[in-house]
Amino acid sequence: MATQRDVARAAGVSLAVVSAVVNGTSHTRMKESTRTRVLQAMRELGYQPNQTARSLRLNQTDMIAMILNKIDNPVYGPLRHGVYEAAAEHGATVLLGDAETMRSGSRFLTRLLSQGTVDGILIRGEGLLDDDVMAELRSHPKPILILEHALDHPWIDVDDHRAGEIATRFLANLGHRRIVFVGGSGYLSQQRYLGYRQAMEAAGLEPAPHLATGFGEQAGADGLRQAMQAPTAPTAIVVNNIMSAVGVLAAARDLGIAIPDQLSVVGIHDVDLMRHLRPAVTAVRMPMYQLGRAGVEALYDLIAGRPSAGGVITDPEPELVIRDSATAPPRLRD
Amino acid sequence: MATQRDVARAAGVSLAVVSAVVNGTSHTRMKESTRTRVLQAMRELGYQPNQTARSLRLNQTDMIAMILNKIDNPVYGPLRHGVYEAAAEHGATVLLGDAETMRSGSRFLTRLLSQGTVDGILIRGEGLLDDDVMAELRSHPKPILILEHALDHPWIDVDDHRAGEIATRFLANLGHRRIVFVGGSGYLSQQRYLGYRQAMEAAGLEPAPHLATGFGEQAGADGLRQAMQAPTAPTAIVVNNIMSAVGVLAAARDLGIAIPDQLSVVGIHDVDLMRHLRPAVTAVRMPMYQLGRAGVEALYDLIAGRPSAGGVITDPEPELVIRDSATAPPRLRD
DNA sequence: CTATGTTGAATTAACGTTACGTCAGCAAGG
DNA sequence: CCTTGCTGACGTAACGTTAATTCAACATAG
Repeated sequence: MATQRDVARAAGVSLAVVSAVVNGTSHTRMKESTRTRVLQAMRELGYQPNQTARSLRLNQTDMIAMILNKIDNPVYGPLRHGVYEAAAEHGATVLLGDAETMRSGSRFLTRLLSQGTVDGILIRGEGLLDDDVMAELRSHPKPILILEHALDHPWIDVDDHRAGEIATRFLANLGHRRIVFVGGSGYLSQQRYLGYRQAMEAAGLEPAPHLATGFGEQAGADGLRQAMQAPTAPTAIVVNNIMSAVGVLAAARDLGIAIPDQLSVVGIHDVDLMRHLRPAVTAVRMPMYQLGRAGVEALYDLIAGRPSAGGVITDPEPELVIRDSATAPPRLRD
Repeated sequence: MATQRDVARAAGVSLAVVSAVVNGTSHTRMKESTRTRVLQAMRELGYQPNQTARSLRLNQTDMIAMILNKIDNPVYGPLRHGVYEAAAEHGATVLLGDAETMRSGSRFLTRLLSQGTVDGILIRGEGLLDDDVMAELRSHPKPILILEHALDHPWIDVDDHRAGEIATRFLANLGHRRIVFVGGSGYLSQQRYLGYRQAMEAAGLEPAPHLATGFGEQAGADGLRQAMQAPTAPTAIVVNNIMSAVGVLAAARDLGIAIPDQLSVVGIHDVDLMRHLRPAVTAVRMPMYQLGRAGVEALYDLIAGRPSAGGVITDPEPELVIRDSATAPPRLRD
């Protein structure tokens, strides 16, 4: 590959001029004709700047890392989109990693920790990283931003509390009185559960205990089965994790429970898949795309040493997307 | 951050010795006591090697890029896994990009093209990259491996033809005579359709034309509706793309068609979601994890200048996962 | 006619690493 | 006693880029 030195030789100028042409530097001036000659030589030689040399010289790689706890979760699609887009606007590329593969001593982690690989790190799923890994990350000289509630780090997140509240209030307004909260574990679902409690109390209803069965399809199925074993079965469910809604639908079918006629379901988070399930699932859409964008902006604030605007994203708010899985409870429809 | 120079000073040795300790080089020898002293100094100073400088010196970044056409497609989960794992075994990290964001002039593409960013590139979804982008990629000095059938590039792929055949033969063996192939577009679905044709002809059945409605949930729904408009409705469907199966199930429900009683469905590719749909979807599992691993191995063959073992992966073969969406046709069950 | 500025460049010192070449000191062999 | 070989290191030139510094040539002002 051609280097700046080759271009300089071909154009009959010095290295400095080529560098100035490449970067549009104002410090080193030149005649327009010289610039043209250099550009011409660059084209002829097929010159491509060497990013590595640039990074070494500038101590900046124009690359940020994003670590997700469960990279396959479709709710992260828009998040990834927002991050990639905002990163591109900062002239940066994204190195994506899965928390599951980030065990201590893993290649990905070593790579992040060795200085000079990335300019900053975004993490979603801090709780899933073990303490060793977090300790190593903390010692990293480059800024780290957590994409969820965090205690001792700059963070930014969507409003999980409000999402739980919105889903629950919707069901309460439909006339449901026995509403349960199903699935989840960890800080995020705790926040959503608190939102659920708040809405229940505001409606003068008795909150049920958190049926924390975990994440994913199976968690939804397990949660529904548990809920149905109660002395008085619920007429509505708030599902902590949207993929758990798939499991709730499956378990309901297996148990002969008709949705929404016998049981209403509202999921937290929304993905395209929900439109295509039968019944289509009513869900609370979270501004994940905006979280991605805002996360990158906040990270670049940290990189630049500016004060970073973290906290809960309240604009836009979580938004209820009404489909077919929730309706008024049976007794009100008789 | 501490550099090798700092470590050398602290340990009272030269730069060369520190480098030798870091890399375990045999060229520069040293006493064990010296080695220990250097390691000690490294620990005390918190030395982390600078990957950028290393890359510049060695002209090798230990980073490979993977470009996927539809990064959100869950069938790519195991592929990604295989790639990340095999890459880690080669001491490399993966830079993941979406073909959709790879328009000409995009940041990600520029980054790949500027020399020195990655040691090689894996691409799945070549057809989705426009000609400009492919031309630019072709001019890249580092090797490129296509993870699907390709004409003028080294490639490796799973056996799509065989998958179409397996799905179709299974339905024919159940006794179905009117089987249609739904969804898809492009080379991959063409291969699967040819497998379908072969199985139909082997069973003495008349192949139906390819109902190419595209990818994803909606494509499945559209395909089913089209198929049902035929003078004699099919009793079974082979769905080109597994996510289209979701759409087929939804459209069937909307049209009042019972699955599997009135219509059997088999999808190509398999994802965990299929277990959790009702009915659970019978599908042909493709060795995507192995494709990922084999792809990385083949890419590293190219990087090392060795002849690369490309072509169709026949071990393991596509495997039928029987669930609840396919059964014998109605007339055979009467 | 000299001092001062401006234009348009060239030279060069880093950035942190790796690997080639060199070399002092010492032991053993002839 | 000289030669050879081995051990244990050191010095240094790159890798390709950027930016600070320097500088020649010429124009303009006093």
